[in-house]
Amino acid sequence: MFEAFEKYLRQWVEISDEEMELIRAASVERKIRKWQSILHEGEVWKITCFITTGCFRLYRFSADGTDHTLRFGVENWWISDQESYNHEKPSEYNIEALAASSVIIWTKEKWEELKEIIPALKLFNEKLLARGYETSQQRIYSLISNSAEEKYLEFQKTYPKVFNSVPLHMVASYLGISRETLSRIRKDFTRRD
Amino acid sequence: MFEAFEKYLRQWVEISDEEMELIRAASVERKIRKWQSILHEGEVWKITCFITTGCFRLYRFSADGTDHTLRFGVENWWISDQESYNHEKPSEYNIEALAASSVIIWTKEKWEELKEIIPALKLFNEKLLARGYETSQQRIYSLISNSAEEKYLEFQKTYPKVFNSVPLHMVASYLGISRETLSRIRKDFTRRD
DNA sequence: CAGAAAGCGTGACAAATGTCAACGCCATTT
DNA sequence: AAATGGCGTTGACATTTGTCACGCTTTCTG
Repeated sequence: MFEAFEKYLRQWVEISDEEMELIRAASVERKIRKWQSILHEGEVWKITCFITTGCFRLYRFSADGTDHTLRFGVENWWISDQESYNHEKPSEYNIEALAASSVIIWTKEKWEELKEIIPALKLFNEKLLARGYETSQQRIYSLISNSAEEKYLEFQKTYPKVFNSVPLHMVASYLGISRETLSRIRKDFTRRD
Repeated sequence: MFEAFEKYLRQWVEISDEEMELIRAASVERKIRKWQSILHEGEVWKITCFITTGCFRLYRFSADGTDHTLRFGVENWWISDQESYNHEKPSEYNIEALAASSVIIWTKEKWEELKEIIPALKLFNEKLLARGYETSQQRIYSLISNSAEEKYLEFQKTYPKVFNSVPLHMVASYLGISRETLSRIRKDFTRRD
């Protein structure tokens, strides 16, 4: 399981075998059952978590009790609540597994230490954050400029893997539209093929 | 003008006088006229830019020719296209001054060099990016979960300074609603006071 | 295996929001 | 002072999207 992570990480930065061994030694592998939550609203997110298999979502409840999906995570992605992690404050979000999953985990303490010891890992972390920021920008642009149908098509095209592995009503909550609207858009679209 | 920046930066990290002098020596102060563009679609964003006075917006045209405001920048904020800066690729955005403004500018080359020389500046830059990411998350949540009226109220409350210094139709394009809808929401709201 | 729950689709209707056109106000220009 | 153009407002109407209700199918779960 760690091998997949090694391969992933080395696509981003150069890491020596010794360094990789340090990273491995500090990690813990864990299986997560379907529907299991790994972050509950009110808790502080104190780990760094890499998904080797399976699927997660980060979501939040609004005042009226409906839930809104901020982000999905699938194979070879990371899942976290950065705000809670950075400021060590209670999270307003929840993270749950949408399928039986495997993750690699580092405690915040160890991960921060590894970043100090291994410059390449720090660099990687910076690249990851930068990419996350860019992705957010693109999503914001999509949300303010696209119709429901356009958002649907773009999501399907940009994240086909995610699209095919999560329930439709969660995609709807990710796009900020109702599940019925999404269902109808999809019908129109498949009929046109 | 640089004094204001000094004060701002020292609220975030500790910088010695010598270090600050290095930062100052590498900087250029510039006045920007109202409506002047400092980034045009297709150009690469190669500077780091701090706003001392005035107001800017980052926007983009969609296929139908309408423009969408990604972000505003006012006093003591930064304005940039991170994606273009990071990857040195042609920007899809424009940045224009909404009022006569003053900025402090560093070339990418010098800014990157300063970050290497001054650890505190690198740390500051990381904090800034982290905060930007968190802000994006919150905006995404707002966009997928709030009605037009809620988005309006939240924006007004969170960024009163911005709200009061930019044209209404740009606020509308920032919130992803039409200017007419924004105008009506505002009317309803002021009548209730 | 049976019952329950979740997921998805769909019709009818309601509500929110967008579009188009016209108008007035105000700042700036001529 | 008149003309202009940008900005915001407003009415009428169209379109999009949401809500509610229901039913069918699949997937859990005891």
